[in-house]
Amino acid sequence: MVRRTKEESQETRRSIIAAARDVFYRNGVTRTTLEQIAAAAGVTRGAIYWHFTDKAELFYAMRDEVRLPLVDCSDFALASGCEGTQSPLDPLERIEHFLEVVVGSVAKDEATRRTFQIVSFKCEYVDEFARDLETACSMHTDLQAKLAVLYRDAKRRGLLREGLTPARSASDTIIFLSGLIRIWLVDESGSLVRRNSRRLIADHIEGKRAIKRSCRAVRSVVKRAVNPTSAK
Amino acid sequence: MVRRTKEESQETRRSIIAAARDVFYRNGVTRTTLEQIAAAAGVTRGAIYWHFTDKAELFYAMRDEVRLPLVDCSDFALASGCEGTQSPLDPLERIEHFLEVVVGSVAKDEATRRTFQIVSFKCEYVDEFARDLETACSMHTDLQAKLAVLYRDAKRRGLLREGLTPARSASDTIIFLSGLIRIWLVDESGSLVRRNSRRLIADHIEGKRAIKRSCRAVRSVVKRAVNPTSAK
DNA sequence: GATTATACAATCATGCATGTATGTAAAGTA
DNA sequence: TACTTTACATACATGCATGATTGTATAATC
Repeated sequence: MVRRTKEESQETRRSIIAAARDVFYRNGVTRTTLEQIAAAAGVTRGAIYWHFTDKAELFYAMRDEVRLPLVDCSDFALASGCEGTQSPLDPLERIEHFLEVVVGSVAKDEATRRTFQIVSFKCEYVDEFARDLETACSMHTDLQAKLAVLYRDAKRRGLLREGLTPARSASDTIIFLSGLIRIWLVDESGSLVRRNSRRLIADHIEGKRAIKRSCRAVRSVVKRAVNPTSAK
Repeated sequence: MVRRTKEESQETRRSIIAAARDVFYRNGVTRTTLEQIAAAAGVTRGAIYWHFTDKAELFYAMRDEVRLPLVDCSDFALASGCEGTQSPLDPLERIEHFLEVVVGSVAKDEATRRTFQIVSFKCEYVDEFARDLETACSMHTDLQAKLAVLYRDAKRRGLLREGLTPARSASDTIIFLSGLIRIWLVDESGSLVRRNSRRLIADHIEGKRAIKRSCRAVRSVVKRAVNPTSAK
């Protein structure tokens, strides 16, 4: 019952990670013992120490298992348009799509959701983990820059509402995403945001858009009543 | 060096709480030992066990020392207008003022800021602490209801932008506040939001407002070119 | 002024998580 | 077939946080 083949060994490794995610979620990262993870995975602590040097490395492996694919797919969503659609999206629609992709991945995949709940509410960012807060902050800065590019493009096209700057709009979207995911995760009942996340995202983007329907209606009135040039 | 007067005893208690806040921030709640807190407060563990039954009670005392005053003052800001001002604020201005009060209290008071950083990034919500997430969620629901009342009032007065519902606007503001504080806390450099929090708050509220300047300009054109009724 | 309750300090016993060291059976290799 | 390496399991030593107990000097009370 020892010396599995390499494939079986990798399966053991994955089962350890899955067990770690479960126990981390229930007991918190600090309070979980490797013994508990081993028991949940059906192995002994020796197996864990074989695959990972310590609990921190196991934690990072568990987190990156869902984070790396997510940043890839969200970056893709931000850079390109909607995958299945041939019609190119305008910058604001791209941001909206990006937000939906991120929230959707948390909503659909349980491992992703659990991992987010762990890193949000079941983890203490001290000592070596304190660096993670800094990297999270620099990731925010990076994302802010990428969003600002899109908002700047939107402004050039006249899509951005008057009075908004691309930089502040990008910060606001980061704030929105951060808050949305946080409330989404904490609100198990779903009454606050889970059921309306699409509408909330749409509202957020709509609030950035220059021309509202009410204005559009007014404009059409202007167009018809006055002349085409005054409407522009 | 023992048996201080009651006042001195209360001062010892406060110094223990202050020391706990420092050490909780540095080491995280789980990893801090009562010995460390005692050393930081200049007492022994016996003193801590005298004032608090265990670490959990000390933690709650530390948290409530800043949270209870904050919810009081934010509730007041939400219910009434600006304190020093006699001019009544409209519903959206009240919400804006409320957001500024909350963010301002975190920005100004170091104890408040540290406490928020602890409960956000240096605490694991498991076991008995798991209830705190539920209470935080119900506090969100309460706040959402209060904000919805104000947004509903705004809608009655025609201040709310077309296409927005009071309920979703309230959820959006909670999302905004949650995200703003989170980013504010994590971004020590302040480049992302700390320097622009007032503008970001103003933008958030402005995005809820029915009449933009651009629309107003169009409306004035309509008023002058067509007739007063078509502008309404 | 004697007694009692208070506000801690100091010591001790227990349990438990960690890391490491060793054992071992199967798979790979020659 | 001999041996080596892999992939774990088992056992052990260490440290350390907790909680309880005991000690004690002072304030409060009478």
